[in-house]
Formats: sequence, C-alpha cells, structure tokens
Amino acid sequence: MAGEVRQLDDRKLAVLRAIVQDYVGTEEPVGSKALVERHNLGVSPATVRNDMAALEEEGYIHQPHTSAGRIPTDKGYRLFVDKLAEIKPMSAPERRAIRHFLDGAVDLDDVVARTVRLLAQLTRQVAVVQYPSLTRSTVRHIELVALAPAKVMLVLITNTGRVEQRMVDCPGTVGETVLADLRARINARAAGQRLPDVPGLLEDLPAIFEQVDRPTVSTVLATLFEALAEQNEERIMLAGTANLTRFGHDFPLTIQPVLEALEEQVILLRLLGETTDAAMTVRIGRENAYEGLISTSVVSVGYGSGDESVAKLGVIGPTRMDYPGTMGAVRAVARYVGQILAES
Amino acid sequence: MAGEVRQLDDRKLAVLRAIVQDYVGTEEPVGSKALVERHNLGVSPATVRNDMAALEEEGYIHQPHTSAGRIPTDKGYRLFVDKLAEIKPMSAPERRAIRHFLDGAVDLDDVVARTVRLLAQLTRQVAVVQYPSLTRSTVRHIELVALAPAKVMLVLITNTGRVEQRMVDCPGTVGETVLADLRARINARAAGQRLPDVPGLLEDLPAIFEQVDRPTVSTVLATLFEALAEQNEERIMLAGTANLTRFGHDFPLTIQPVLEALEEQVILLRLLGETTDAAMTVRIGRENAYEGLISTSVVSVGYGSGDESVAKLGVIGPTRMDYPGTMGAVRAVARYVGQILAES
DNA sequence: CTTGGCACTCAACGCACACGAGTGCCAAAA
DNA sequence: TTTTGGCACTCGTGTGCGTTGAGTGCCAAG
Repeated sequence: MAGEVRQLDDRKLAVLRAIVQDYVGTEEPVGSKALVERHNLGVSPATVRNDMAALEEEGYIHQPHTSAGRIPTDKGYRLFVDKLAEIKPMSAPERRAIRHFLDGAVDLDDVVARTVRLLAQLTRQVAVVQYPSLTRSTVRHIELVALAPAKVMLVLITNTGRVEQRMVDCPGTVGETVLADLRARINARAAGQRLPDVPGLLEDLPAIFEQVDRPTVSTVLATLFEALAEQNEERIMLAGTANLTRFGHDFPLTIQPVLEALEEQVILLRLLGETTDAAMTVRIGRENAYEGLISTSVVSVGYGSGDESVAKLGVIGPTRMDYPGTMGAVRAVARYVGQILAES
Repeated sequence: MAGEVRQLDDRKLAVLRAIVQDYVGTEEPVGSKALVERHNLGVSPATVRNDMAALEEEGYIHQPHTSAGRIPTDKGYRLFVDKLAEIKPMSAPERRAIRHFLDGAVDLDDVVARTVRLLAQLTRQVAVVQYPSLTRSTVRHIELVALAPAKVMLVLITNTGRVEQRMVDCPGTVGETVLADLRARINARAAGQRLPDVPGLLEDLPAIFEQVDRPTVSTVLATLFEALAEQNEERIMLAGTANLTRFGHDFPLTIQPVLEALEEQVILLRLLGETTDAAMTVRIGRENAYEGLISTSVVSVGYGSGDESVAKLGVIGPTRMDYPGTMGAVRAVARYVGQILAES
C-alpha cells in the first residue's frame, strides 16, 4: 500500500480529494474543467487530466463511459477517508442541539430512541443504534417474584438500565422464605459483578439449601444463567429509512436490497459487530460482507457509559456520502450518549 | 349511495369487478377489448365501452389520458371492497403454515415479531402489529424492588405478558418492611383487575400507612398510576418495508412519504386506532387522514386473547392491491394470534 | 513537467414519424 | 331500448436520426 501511495504526489492527492468532494456534492461525474474552476488548484485542466489518468490507472477513480467525468471508486473513497479527510467537528450550535435533544430522555428505551432519530436527522441517512449489550454490563439487581405456587418471575437489571425478565416454572411449590433467602444470597454475590462472571459466583448455591429446595434453586439459577448467556437477543433500533429515497437515480434496484438488509437484525448486528471497539470504523462499498450493501458505506463506532464501550451505533448511507461530516456526527453522538448513560 | 348503486345494473358491476381484478394483476390501465377476452362476459367490447363510460361518469373509474384504458378510482375500489369482493379464505396449507410459524414463539415480543413478519410475507406488503395494549388488560402482578436507599423499581406485569418498568425516586429512605407491606397491599387489591380500574382501588392506600411513610407511598403510587395511564406508549412493530419497492413506477415520489409515515409511531397508532374494534377496516387512498398515505390502502383488524380485542394489526399497501387476498390473510393471522395469546 | 490545441467519443436531447391500443360516436340490428 | 359492428380520431410510446456539448486522450510546444 505504501508503495502505491508513494507514486501519487501531493497534487494528485489533492485532485482526488477535490473529485470526491465535488462528486459527493453534485452526484454527477466530475470533469477536469469543472474541477479547476471550483477548487483553486493552480494548474490547467490538461494537467488535471493527466493526473486523473494516473489516478484511474491506479484504480482510485473511473469513468462510467468514455466522454464523461470521473467518479471515485471504493478504493478512492478508502484513500480519501484514510489520508485525505479530517473528521469534521460539530459546530457549537449542533453540539448544543445534540445535548439538548438527548437530555430529555427518561429511560434506556428513550435514550436509544432519541439517539437513533437524532443520528438519522444529523446525517440525513439511515441510523442504527445497538442497545447496550448484556455481556459488558454489570448486575445492578436481580429480583425474584412468586406469581403462583410453582411460578416465579425473574427480573435482571443491569447498570445500563436494561431490564430482562423471564418466567420460571419450578418443579414444586416454592416457599416464600426460601425465595427471599435465595434472592438475598444471589444479590449479595452478584450485585456489581459483570454478567459473564455471575454464573461462576453462584454455581455452588444449591448446595447451601435444604435437599427439598435444591431442584427449585437449580431451576431458577439455570434460567438466570440462560438469560445472562443470551447475548443473541441484542436489540437494535433503526431510523431514517426515508432517507433512502435520496439514494440515487437507479432506484428500486439499489434501495430494495438495503431495505431487506435493514429488516434483518442479524445482518445489522454483524455489521456493527465488525466495528473495532473504540475506533471509528468505515466500511466502504464492497468492503461490506453483505451483498445487498455493496453500494453503501457503513460508519460505526462503539459507545459506552464510561471509558469502556458497551454497544455500537452507526450510519448507513450511499458510498457517495459526506464522510467527514458523517463521521463527525457519529462521533459526537456516540460521545454524548456515553455521557448520558454514565450519568444515569 | 343507494341511489347511485341502483343505477348500476349487474353487468356494469361485473365490468367494474373485472377492471379491478385485471388492473391489480397487470398494473396497467385496462381496455375494453382485453376485458372481454380475459373474462367471459357474454358481450362485445362496444357494450363494455358503454358501461365503462357510465362507470366513469359515476366516478368509479377514470382514464389517465384519452387513448388509454381505465383505472379504478378510490371510489371504485371502495365499491369493489364493499359489494363486489369476498374475503378470500386461506388455503389449508397456508393455515397450517401460519399456525406452525406462530407456535414457535417464546414470549410476547416474539409473538409480535413473528406475527408481523408472517403478515408481511403473506401479503407481500408492509405489515404493522400493535402490542397488546395496557388499557384492556388486567394486572397479573406488581413488584417493588429497592435498588438504593431512596430508589425503588416498579414492575408491572399484565395478563398479556407485557412488562412495564419504572424507576421511582422517593422523597426519603424507604424501609424494607414498609415496601413489603405496600407490595402486599397493592397486589391484594389490584391483582386481576383491569388496569384503568386500579387507581380507584388504591387511592386510599397512603392513609393506611404511618405519617412518615406517606410521601413515599404516594410517590410510588403516582408513578404506578402514570404507568397505567400512559396509553401513549403503545408500541408498534413493523415489517416488510422492502415490499415498498414493488409499489409503482413513479418511485421516490410515492415511497418517500410512506417511509416517513412508517417512522412515526404516532401516525401508525392513529391509523390503527381508526379501526372499528371487531370488524375489519379497509381505508382506501384518500380515506386515510394522513397526507403521505393517499396512494395507499390500509387493511386492519383488532385481535385479542379471547372474545375481546386488545390490540390491532394490519397491512399497508398500494391502493392497487389484492383486497380479497389481503383481507383473508389479515383476518387469518389476527385469529391465530388471538389463539396464541389466549393459550399463554 | 506543464500547457494549449485539436480531433474524437458518446450520452443526452430534440424532433419527426409511424404504430397501435383504446376511445367515442353512430347507425343498424336485435 | 339495448347491443353491436364499423369507423374516424386521439395520443402515448417507440424508433430512427442528426445535433449538441461536455469531456477525454494525445501531441507538440513552452
């Protein structure tokens, strides 16, 4: 990679940057003349043409047909994102708006809902927010409630405010005192612990109870462990699908697979899952594993209620998107959500 | 209305029915010649033309331009749905598939999720399912959990399996015994009662407690009443948005407002809210209050875990849709969901 | 290495024209 | 009175064709 980049002098890079910027703005192939007019590169169109030829040779741009301007390729966008663009910080009013909008949230659901709408609005694209996952969070409280003689409800509350509940059908009648005892012991050991660690801390509990109660205790614990382990049930919230209509000219073809992808939580989760934890990840066009998204880019980043990332959020848009602006918005929103979560 | 219909003899109605059926099938304006060929009306094209002229006069059909075939108007579809079409029952294999697909559900969320996907797939349109609402259901259990000295979590569980939780910030420290007492009294009075009736049954509770605890009790109850009253927070689940791509030829224009509408839960709720409880409701084109949906039809019906409807579900598609088939699917799915809910 | 000039390419546009599906109307038949 | 065949008419769609112009590649001069 370094080898290739070395061959491109500064002006060629500037030309590529200009092409990306113009194309993102106009959505039309950009020619040499228009380029020198709009950006003041101090050279003639002919020179730019030579540079363009070189850039095309290297695979950073290409022309749809002979007598047309150039369009960046995925590789071109990649270089742009990696070397040529700076994340655009949000303006002060924008930051204030974000803050204000998120501050009104009343519970975790509301935080996520507001976040995803905000992100969609800021970027004018499709926004995706993953609920804070169970695996990284810690136990705040575990509650057991007898609903019927042999029916117990188990409620798990995490430090991120997430609540998970399960019904437990017990093998026999459950005494209230036993239940209270179990509840107390579970919380004494598990409170404040990270979810994956909890099973290890509780596995010897049945032995403490009377012989007759052990099946019940075991059943309850089994259900709890199941709830803890079930990372699959990671939920996701979407917004801004209406922005897909601004996708391009060749409509149904591009938009349909995207809509299909958006309906599959599994795909979205995998998409976000590819984000390296802390850093912002940008997947451009064919870099996306899923076929339906080859003409889209995904900008995603982790967010968390402290120094540590507990979930991810991001944006899906056409490869021809305003990368600096989008990345700025994604980063800013992720930060503020983190703060909100830390406060609550 | 009776007056207008009287003017249309049986054959004219048959022509209208044929036009609707053909247009739904082909998506193209249908002419007199094609009509007599495909349906065996025992008359000549010329006769059909006369009937068409009459139908157009009455506003049931119209032609996009002079030398084109006819298209049903909203009014035409309305007549078709009201008088000319029968709800098409599901075939035995279809019914089996529905049953099988819904039977795998493990909890309420899963039931709703499966239902909405199923409905989208069956009708090949956008499906909407409202979560069983709080107002019609009864209290199964109310739980209070002390999370911190002055922080209590309130959990409300309904007979439909829905769980609603709220954090309560109490004015002072809450004693465990007081909390247990309160919990017991609340459940003794509220369990099994319909949600709207609960506040009336509990309002004198603070008076029973010691002076010092009354603020706490009042605060908890206030939060509970709030949760009970908050019908607004009725949730909705969507599926099948990808089916919008099969909407029509004039793409972005039609689809964008629809996507926007689908993102607004409020709009969807109002849409479903217009459904008269038991009966299936069909809103065609401009009959829909919301502007963005004037080129769509909404087929909706209530469903419930017994004889009574607790929530609604439906389908949104182009006015040019297969009404008998769609209505059949909606009705069948609603029935089976009702059964599932009743069982659990 | 840069630049102006120049010939070339090719999508987009406009236009004229023919085609044909579909209509409305009318007079004759039922 | 209703139905039907005939007929002239409308008008959107498709096709072929020349024009336009943005944009290119190449080359020779600066």
